[in-house]
Amino acid sequence: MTDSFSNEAPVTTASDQVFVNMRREIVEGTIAQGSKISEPELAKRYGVSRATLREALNRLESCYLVERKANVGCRVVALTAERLIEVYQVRSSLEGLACRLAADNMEPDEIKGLKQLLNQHLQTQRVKEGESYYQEAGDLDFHYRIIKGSKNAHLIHLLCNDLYQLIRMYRVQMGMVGPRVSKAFDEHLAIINAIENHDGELAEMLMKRHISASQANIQTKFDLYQSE
Amino acid sequence: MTDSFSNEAPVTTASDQVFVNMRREIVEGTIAQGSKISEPELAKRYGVSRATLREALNRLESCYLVERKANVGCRVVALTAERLIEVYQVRSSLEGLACRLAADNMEPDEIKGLKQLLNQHLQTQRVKEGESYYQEAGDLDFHYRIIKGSKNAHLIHLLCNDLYQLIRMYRVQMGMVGPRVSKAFDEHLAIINAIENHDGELAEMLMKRHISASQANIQTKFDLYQSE
DNA sequence: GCGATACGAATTGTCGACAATCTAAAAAAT
DNA sequence: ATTTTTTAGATTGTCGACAATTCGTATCGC
Repeated sequence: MTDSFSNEAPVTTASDQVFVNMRREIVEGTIAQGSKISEPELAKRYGVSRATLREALNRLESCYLVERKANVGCRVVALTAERLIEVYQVRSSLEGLACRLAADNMEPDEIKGLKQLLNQHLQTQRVKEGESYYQEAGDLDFHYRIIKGSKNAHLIHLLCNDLYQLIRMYRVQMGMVGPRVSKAFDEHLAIINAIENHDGELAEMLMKRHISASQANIQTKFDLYQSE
Repeated sequence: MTDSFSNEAPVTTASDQVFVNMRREIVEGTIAQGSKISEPELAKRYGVSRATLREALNRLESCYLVERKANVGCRVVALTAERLIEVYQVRSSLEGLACRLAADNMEPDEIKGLKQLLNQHLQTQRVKEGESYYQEAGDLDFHYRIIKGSKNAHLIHLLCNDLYQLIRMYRVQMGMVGPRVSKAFDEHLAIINAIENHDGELAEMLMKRHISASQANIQTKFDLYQSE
């Protein structure tokens, strides 16, 4: 999947490229969750020096994809049920806030664009039932636009740059593809309406509920995999 | 001020020391807000190589104390009124969540310790009216304990390791010393009672209100300095 | 046989130097 | 005089090598 929803500055430096590549591989599971990261090995694999790789590792740590211990090393984050709950508690709170702020701060044309996205989303869903690609990207885009609509730079950074990669990692590796689409569509619609009416309180509540439903959905898959 | 409220792993490596030192200097204003950071200069000043210093800079960026642009460099974060609002919106949301969780998850002895802290806080306040040191540290300790009481590791990290340094930076550099003590005391007491009664909803609301009051207080000072 | 200790290989932390990029002052052109 | 181009300086990004620490293994003692 191409990072069409890019928020970050264009990739220029070598450590940037390594960072973006490793991030994708971790999120998609190419680099296994919980696995230890060998600096010399990965440096060779990406064709850069260890200094460059370490720079990338630092950035990955900032967005919670790897954990580091002094004099011991790095490991990829482990996807546990406990952490899923913790992360979603935080996400629910922050994205609820973002949605409330968006109800006050989103421009009319931004709201209009959001509605168009949802329509487009609906049609795509009708045409290609099984196709999960667009669904995932579309859902992400929806959330991203609302978050940015909050106009709170700190909040945007926290959610889009840091937290969302970890959330994607759970969704991708739990195989969250294509389910819950019709239901999610209705929920998205209700949220847009609340934003359009500048009803921040309702928008926040709906978003929190929407995210809770998403969490419950992932949790189900999780328990499934766990009991195997 | 000694970091008695330490959450982080003990300082072992050289870049750790530089990180902790720079963090203190930035928070206290020894390194001016908004100022550009020269890597060669600071490396010499701390007696370490640039690689070590850059490691520390990365960590400082993670807790929002410096901002970095590729091929340009680092500058210390600038304390603007807009950012204050943004940060406090996030803080209010997250610490409200923490307080709600704490109402469910804090152990009886933790609650007991919190009450003792508050009593101690009250006495210290009576004895030394002008003394701001204990007040600041005490308030911090109060909030830290509740956050940890949430038992949500991700939330704890987000607040204690990342966000709080920036919040302290505003408080210290805006000269938030010793005001609002008696009022804050009552608010703290009400929060503890709600937690003790396991009333998460009320605890969250009270904490959010408490933080809003704190924000308004800082904002006042800010507008004062701004209009000079 | 079991535990503690000592050793060695491997990994991480740190350093100094070189290459790529940006910034700002000086020179050239209109 | 103003704008553009050039150029020199400084700063950041990257590299390979060395030092310090950790971890697994083997040896020693009981």
